[in-house]
Amino acid sequence: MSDRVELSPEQRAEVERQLAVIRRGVVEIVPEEELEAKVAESVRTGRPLKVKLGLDPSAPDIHIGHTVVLHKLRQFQQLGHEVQLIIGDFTGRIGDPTGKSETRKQLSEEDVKRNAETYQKQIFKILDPARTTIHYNSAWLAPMSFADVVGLAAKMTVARMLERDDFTKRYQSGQPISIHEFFYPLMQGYDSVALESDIELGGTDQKFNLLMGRMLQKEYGKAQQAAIMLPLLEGLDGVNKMSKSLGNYIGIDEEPNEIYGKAMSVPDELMVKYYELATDISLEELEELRRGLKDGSVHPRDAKMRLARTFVRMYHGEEAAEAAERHFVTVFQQRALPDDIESVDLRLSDLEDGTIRIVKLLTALGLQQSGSEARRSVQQGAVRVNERRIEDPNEAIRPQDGDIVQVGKRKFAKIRLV
RNA sequence: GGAGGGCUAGCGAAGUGGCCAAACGCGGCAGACUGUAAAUCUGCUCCCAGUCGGGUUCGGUGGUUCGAAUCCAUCGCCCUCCA
Repeated sequence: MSDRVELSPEQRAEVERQLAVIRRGVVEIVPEEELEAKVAESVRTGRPLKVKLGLDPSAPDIHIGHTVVLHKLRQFQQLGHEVQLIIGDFTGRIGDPTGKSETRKQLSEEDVKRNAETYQKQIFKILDPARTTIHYNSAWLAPMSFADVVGLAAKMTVARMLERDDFTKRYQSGQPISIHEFFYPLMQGYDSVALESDIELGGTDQKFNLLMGRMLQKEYGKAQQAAIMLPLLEGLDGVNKMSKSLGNYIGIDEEPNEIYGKAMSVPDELMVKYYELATDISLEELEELRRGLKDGSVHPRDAKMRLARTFVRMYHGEEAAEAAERHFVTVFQQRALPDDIESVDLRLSDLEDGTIRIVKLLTALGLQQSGSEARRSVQQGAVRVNERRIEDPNEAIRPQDGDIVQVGKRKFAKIRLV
């Protein structure tokens, strides 16, 4: 790149600094040299780079898995660049592209709006609003005529489309692929054309779509974006990628105790990856931790507790983090009762002569869904009243105000007679 | 337009007239253990029921039969192949 020679030594150092930050945790950059040139150009001219991220408006609950990309965006912002968030409202209104047979839910305009607001509230726990612009892709996709659409489609071939991994798999295994699904990559790619993005971020599974943006930008005579791919974070099961539908996620909007507890159920092997991709701890701290775990000087449990604390701290603050840890220690390590047990109303009319059978009590308090379930729990020794284990499902209890009823390790209720 | 395959509990998947509330796996819940809601092991996992027993399930409806998830008819939905 000839423009390199124009950089002063300070500027060159700045470029190197930025690249070091950008590369951290990244799986792949395509193409690497172009990204370097873009950063160099930005440093030389002082023009911030436009970094794009597309969001699907159908599932507004952000979880730790999503934050991998968000943290990277945050780093770009700290380097002085700008983030373009695209709410895929147009895409969302047409329907879900994934081949799963689920009936596709079409989102109304209000749905999209509501989801987008929820999104923003959560996203700005990580991103800097001052360096973020939000775009709705219906702004440029909705006005396109059929001729425009055909023109867009003409820039792609079926063969190339089928190169995409999941299309290949589905095609070979005889799974259906609707024509309109071919349009999703095109639409996402066209977003980059419309916004003239310099860089687009995504998980490794987004490679095809990110490259589509590059290709279309070229076709439309624009500068081509660089694509940065980040690893996918496995969920709590340690196998599948974190996703809401699989239920193996930690939502950043969840209650502190919930976040803490879920973090504690992260498989040991994944701990470091979680630290690396989803927390804001420094690279030095990360290295230290890695070493400690390896040579045995750091106890895995302590490392995991710190991870849990870090998550709660990032989304609820230091105080909440400490409270969540105390809660966890008393309830799960010491098997003691937590100090914040919820009071549940028990109607006197449910009692007979002041007593109620344990099975009925559990369902009346909402601790169990059905009588059968309650019966099972009792038989398995999971039920305690005022810390006394109940073993007979037919045992009659004489409930008093303030009695503590417990099922398993996680469900508690304090009786309030009404 | 033609030919064929399928629809079973939260999911995947066996079962093709009674021994089927329905194998098995996953998931979920509980217990034990512990370093944690990790790992491992064990049990439970349709509903009602003072534990006997009863009720409702196998895409929908209607039949055949002493008896149907299993057979027949019909409707719906999904998929594949040929054109």
